[in-house]
Amino acid sequence: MSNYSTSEENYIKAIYHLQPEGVVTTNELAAELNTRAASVTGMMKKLRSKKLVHYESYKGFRLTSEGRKLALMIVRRHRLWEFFLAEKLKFSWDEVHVVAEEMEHVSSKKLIDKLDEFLGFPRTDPHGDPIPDANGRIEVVRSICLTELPLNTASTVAYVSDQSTGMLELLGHKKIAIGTALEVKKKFSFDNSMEIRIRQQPVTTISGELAKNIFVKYDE
Amino acid sequence: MSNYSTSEENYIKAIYHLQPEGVVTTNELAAELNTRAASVTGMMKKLRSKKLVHYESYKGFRLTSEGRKLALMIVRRHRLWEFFLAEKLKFSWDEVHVVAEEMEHVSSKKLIDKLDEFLGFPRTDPHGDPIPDANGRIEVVRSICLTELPLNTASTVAYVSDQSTGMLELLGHKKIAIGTALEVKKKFSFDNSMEIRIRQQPVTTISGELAKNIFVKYDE
DNA sequence: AATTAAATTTAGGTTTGTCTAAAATAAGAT
DNA sequence: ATCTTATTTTAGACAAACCTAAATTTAATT
Ligand SMILES: [Mn+2]
Ligand SMILES: [Mn+2]
Ligand SMILES: [Mn+2]
Ligand SMILES: [Mn+2]
Repeated sequence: MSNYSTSEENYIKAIYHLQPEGVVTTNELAAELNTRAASVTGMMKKLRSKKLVHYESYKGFRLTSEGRKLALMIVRRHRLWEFFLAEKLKFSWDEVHVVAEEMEHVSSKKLIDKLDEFLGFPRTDPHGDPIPDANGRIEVVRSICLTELPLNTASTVAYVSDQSTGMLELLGHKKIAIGTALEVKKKFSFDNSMEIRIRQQPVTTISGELAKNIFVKYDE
Repeated sequence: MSNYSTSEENYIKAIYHLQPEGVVTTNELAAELNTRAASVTGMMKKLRSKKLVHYESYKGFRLTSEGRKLALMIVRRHRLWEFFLAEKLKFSWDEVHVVAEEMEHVSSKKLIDKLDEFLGFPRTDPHGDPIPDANGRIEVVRSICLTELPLNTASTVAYVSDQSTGMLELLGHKKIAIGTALEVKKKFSFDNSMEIRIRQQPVTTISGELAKNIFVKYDE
């Protein structure tokens, strides 16, 4: 039944990331994967024959439910390994992705389910992205941008959209991570900078640029 | 410098297992890898050009010191993952190999060294085979066959040469595993069966066939 | 409706790793 | 020394994934 090549899996995952349900175009996918449009067309024919995508010439493609299921399994593997690397092996935030990119293709279902159990069934990866469960169910993370958060409202950092090294460094310095509880005390419209309070600590100022990339959810 | 394909790595590891230092022939390697002699010849030319093997037509091949170093790194990865699977994810003895066969090709050096640390620098894998350290140094396991062990001599199971499922089942039933302390109480020359005592338990009988596959080292 | 530009597909190659069948070589037996 | 056989290498093909360049289709503009 199943058993797909690394390449096929990378294509399926990329389609999922661009559009879990909707239509993706050849050039979009080529850009995402750092490959050429011609290569994408070839692969789409193959994935169509394997019933993983719907595809008609010149009309783009979207995942079949089969394809989406596979994508979710790959995402699951990727994020569980990221969690393992960060939590157990003490890799830093920006290092986990590259390694997980390779590990996600080790295909043993039992391996992944046992890993999940070993890790204590984590809900999100180190970047705050939700981890699909063994059946491919994935939580919809209801998060809003820090710039939208009302003043003096208890919230928790859920997700960071820019996952570059520079971002990591800055967040580390400001002591902000996934799960950090904070509230916004003051906003300055001039430059969109804001003052925030992290737990009981004295307020700090962060730039509008930074705030734009931080997503939080309301505390229950 | 380094970065070898899965196929190249599997060839290098197979050569190492057949002959860490000595000469390996084309057909031997083809048999080991379930491939054809012609494919082996092709790969040997490639590995020669990468200075991983010494190779002259019709004369077989052996690993260069570079090749041996690579082999040891692959063996290191393989056995550390086997240990991880058995120890942390509770895989049984006979399941770990197939999965590790895939995981051994994830190439991050940092990953492996951190994994080693996380696991507490284990000396041997679940089958009793020694794990090379980060510099490729590997312990020479000084073990003798259980059939050679003198009577009433304290010893510890170090290694099992047959690693099949049937063997695992039998060993499980007899409560024998790597690290089990035992001594031989009586040998019967008629069928080479023997009575052994595991720690304080009552003696059990094992067949000559089984004893032949168990290797022990003297307790210090 | 005709022209042009952008997106996509097709055509034709390359690389890696595999295979089968044929040719070449080495080594043992007469 | 020649024959025979087993081993190894070469030759030629194939599949998977990729590439570039050319052709085609779609969509937007005059
Ligand atoms: Mn990947
Ligand atoms: Mn992630
Ligand atoms: Mn392998
Ligand atoms: Mn082993």
